[in-house]
Amino acid sequence: MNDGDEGAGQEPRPKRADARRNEETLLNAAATVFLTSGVEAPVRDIAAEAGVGMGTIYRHFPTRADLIIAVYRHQVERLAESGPALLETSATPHAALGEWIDLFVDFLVTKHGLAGVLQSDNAGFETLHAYFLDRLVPVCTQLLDAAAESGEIRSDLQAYELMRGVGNLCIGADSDSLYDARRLVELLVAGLRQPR
Amino acid sequence: MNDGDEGAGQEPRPKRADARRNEETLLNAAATVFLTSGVEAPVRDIAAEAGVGMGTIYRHFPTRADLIIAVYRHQVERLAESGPALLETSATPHAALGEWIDLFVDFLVTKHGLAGVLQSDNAGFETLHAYFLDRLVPVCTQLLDAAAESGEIRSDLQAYELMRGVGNLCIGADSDSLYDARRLVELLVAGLRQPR
DNA sequence: TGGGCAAGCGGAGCCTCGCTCCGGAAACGA
DNA sequence: TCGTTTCCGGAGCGAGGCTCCGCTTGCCCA
Repeated sequence: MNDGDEGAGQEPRPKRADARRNEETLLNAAATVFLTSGVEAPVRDIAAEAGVGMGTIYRHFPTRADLIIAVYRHQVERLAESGPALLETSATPHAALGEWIDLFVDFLVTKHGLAGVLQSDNAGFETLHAYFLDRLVPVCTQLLDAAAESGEIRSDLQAYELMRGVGNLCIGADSDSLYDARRLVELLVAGLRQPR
Repeated sequence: MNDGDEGAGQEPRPKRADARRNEETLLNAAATVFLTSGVEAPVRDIAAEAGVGMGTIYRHFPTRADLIIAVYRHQVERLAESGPALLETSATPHAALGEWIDLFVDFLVTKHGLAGVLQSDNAGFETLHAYFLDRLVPVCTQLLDAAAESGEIRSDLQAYELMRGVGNLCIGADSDSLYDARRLVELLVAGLRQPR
């Protein structure tokens, strides 16, 4: 509720034009740099790519987490919205859960290093962690509950744990390499099935 | 074979007394610091704890990976040896696999941050990665093969992938928190069962 | 249109951390 | 005791995160 994107309470101030322009520029630059150098790229690089000073980055996005959130917000929102939709269109709730998790894995795997940073216990990423949790755990809970109710899976696992497990499995899975995170996640989800 | 611990080929030189003493001191200091600050603790801290200069650390252990390996070598060896033993004493190969993986998880979870560093793609940790792989993957393969032969589990998963998955699941699981890596690993192993 | 001023900008600079390098100290053999 | 060789310590460099403050610029009002 209150996803105040630009109007929190009473309009504080209209924000200057150059500031808005810079924010836009920064978002694009960050997206570019994240793509090539990963989400842990040096702040200086992002500033350089955007052609602004570092102060500007820190003013708009006090922590790296804020920047990452801003860059990927759209995709996360779409992921969150797809949960209920899948529940409608899929054959069974368990299938819906599986497909949704697939989308989640796709998202993480294509964002170089995001999974790692998400689980990192380094200070400064709690915001990021919290955002993902706030946005996605409820969706996952809904899918999980539906599947549990239909008796397809065991019901003793929290959505938080499942998502964190999936996130962990995606660490270091950059579409190359001998490590296929999707396989492992499949196994994990398979392990959820009721052992009837 | 040739686990040359101190005699590689022809004895090169007897090594000075103070050097040996320092190595011992460093190992203890590192163990202590790893325990309190995790395996990514600043090198300076370890040097301080040991009461030596940083040069001394780097001379004995050129990379952090070397130091970590030295500190945990004993435990890893014991883990490796326990594989065949479990195969003897356990009810079924799949049970043996499960128990061995439990030991692996215990090891990772009690070493603050080790799992994270193991999967990290930062340069400098390949040695560590390689050591764990060399030492443990064959053991895991043996257990996996035995379980596959007995028809208990699917046979399309490499030991490497399994271990990496387990390692990933252990990231950030520091015995506290709402995240119980053991549970997730159990699920993963359960997912391995033949879906007959 | 022009003047005043807060919002905004940029990057020098400080801090931490990894790692190197070399002058000096200490051990060992004769 | 002395020479040689090994070993030690920490100053110092580069990289990266983050801050701070003097300068610039958009905006509003007369």
